[in-house]
Amino acid sequence: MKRPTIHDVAAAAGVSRGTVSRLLNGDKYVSPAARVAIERAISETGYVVNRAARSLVTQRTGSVVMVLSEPHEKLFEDPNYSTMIRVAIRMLAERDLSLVMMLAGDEADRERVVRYVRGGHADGVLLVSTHAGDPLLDALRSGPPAVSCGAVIGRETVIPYAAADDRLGARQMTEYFVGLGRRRIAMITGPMDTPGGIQRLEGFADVLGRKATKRLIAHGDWTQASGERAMTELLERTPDLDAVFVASDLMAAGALAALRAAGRRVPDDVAVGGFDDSPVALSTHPPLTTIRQPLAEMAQETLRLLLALIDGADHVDPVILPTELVIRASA
Amino acid sequence: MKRPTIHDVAAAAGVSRGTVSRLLNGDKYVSPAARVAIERAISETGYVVNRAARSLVTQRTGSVVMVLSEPHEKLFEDPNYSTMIRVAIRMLAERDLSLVMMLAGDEADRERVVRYVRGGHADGVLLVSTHAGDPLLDALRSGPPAVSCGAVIGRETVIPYAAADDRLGARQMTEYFVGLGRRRIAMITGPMDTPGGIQRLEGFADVLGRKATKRLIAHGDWTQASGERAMTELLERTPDLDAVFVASDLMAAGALAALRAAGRRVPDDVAVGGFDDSPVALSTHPPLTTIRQPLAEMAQETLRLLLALIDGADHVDPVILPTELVIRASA
DNA sequence: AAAGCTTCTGTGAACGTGCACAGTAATCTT
DNA sequence: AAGATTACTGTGCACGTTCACAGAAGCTTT
Repeated sequence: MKRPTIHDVAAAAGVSRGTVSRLLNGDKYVSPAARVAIERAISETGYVVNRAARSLVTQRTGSVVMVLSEPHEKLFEDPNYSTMIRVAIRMLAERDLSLVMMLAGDEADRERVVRYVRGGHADGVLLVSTHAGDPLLDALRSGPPAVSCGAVIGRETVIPYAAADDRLGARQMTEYFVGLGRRRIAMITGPMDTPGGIQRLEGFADVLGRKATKRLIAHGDWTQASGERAMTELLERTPDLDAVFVASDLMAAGALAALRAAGRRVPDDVAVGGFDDSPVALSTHPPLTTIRQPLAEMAQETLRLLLALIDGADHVDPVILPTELVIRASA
Repeated sequence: MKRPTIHDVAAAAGVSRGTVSRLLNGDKYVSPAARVAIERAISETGYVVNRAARSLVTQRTGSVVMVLSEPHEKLFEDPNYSTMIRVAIRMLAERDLSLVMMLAGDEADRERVVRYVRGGHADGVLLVSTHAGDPLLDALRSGPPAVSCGAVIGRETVIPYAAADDRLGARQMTEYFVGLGRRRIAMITGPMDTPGGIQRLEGFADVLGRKATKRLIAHGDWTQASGERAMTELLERTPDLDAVFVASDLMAAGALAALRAAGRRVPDDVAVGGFDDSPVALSTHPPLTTIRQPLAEMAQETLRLLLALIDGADHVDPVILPTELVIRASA
């Protein structure tokens, strides 16, 4: 049994294709009589427009592609993705756009994404956790509009984005430690080729100035294991530290394990602060004091930017959203 | 500047559209000379096939839709989704299929999904965490093939699926408790309208038989908060329990908090076992003894089933994969 | 009464592809 | 040598939609 076409609807309603098409596309010139006849015909026949046929003539696809740039192994360790996906689906659905997911973990993936996008298969591109200098950025320069959730600045390409104010968040946590009277405050950063890695360290340094010496800083790669490693390293290097700001909750969970292994009490001996306010912050012991990123708003703003560009805006400004200190038991 | 079409490629290679089309679609009748000429023309022009045009004639869309049936709030609390999404993207990409994401949290969403699928916009449907009796199941009966990750049995509709052997997993944990010499073993189940909720309780009862009394069983809804609540309830009801099997790690994390609040030591006073082996199992204190589900294989098998059906198989058998006991510090 | 709007409708072409079919040349079989 | 098979190529049509255009009918203005 064939699917009904616009012809069938037109025949059932006693009008022509054109009129049905006008109704479907919100054109104003449709008489009330035709309108009700067509609407009845649509529901009777169970007609659904054929997107392929529409695409062919409109040169639009009705879909947006979300590109996840994380290497495969650690994909989705981060709960940000979940929020992003959920918000994207919702906001796109309102505009009758669908969300296509692609990976860009290795070179072959990236090539596939470029082919897909340049092939005109998407009306917009949603970048997530793209690293600075990712070759994808240049490749995507021409083509449909692209935005990023989280800051991203390529070589020459600047992509509009919505992000949390990482630097502010780091300042908030560091100032909180200072206010608690902690004297030797260390930090575990993220990778220094990510905005979060760089800017959270900047905020830390903003507050501590010259006191933020190299001995107090260790680097991780966002994973729990790397947090544990970095904490062990810091304890060896600076045994008398009394606070540590960890650039992500997951790494902070690792740091807590290392502190426990070393026999330090948290927060009595060492205050620990995380970043993200991810679910894991609640299941550590003690629960983590952390910096909340407005994940949902970041996702919403990112989509707002993209939709504006799709609608033809020729320029949009990046959006930077404030973070918030969440005090729990670890500091 | 217009995108090159198959005409342009044909002209550049000095052959006809038909020959280019044959090469593109893997038809064997293409001469070596034509082959190289066309391949060069393709890379020179940067040609990418127009999927909309192809869809129009083949009646295939080149995409598979993944339907997430979780209510919005708690969407993605569960790390299963991440694995599923990642595996799906990978395996579909190999076949040049793309992954479209949709939500089916409320009635409006569900209607949208049905319209989308019945409208012929997907070659296959990937159901995730669909509840028994979901109206979506009946609506999807006709149309492209659908499979589920995790068991799902509707009223009349039976959908092929790949799932972990929940019942076996529950038996493994319960037997482990018995082997440890625990005498009063309680359980916190998941919602009783989900396969995981039902089957994990069945496995528990398989081992304990008549000893699995109502007093030893409490129900949660997979959330951490519900685990805490259920544990508190159990402690009031049966203060002398010495072990508890919790049907998910996240709920187990909640249970641990309740036990700590009640002053019980884990595992000395009460042994705790989780289910899932999710990341949270590592960040609890003590780390959780749990049941590992072969998430990646489940996802792979689910996709294998779907691809087989898309390729025309008229029947596939469900796949049930064994679970594994992972011993850590909580029991 | 003619001309000009406004509101609405139908029609033909075009979008880019795959497929059935017809056709050609070369090779193999009898 | 004639026919049959194999290997390859080109052409016309169909897929279902939107859009530009032409035109009809009713109303208002000149």
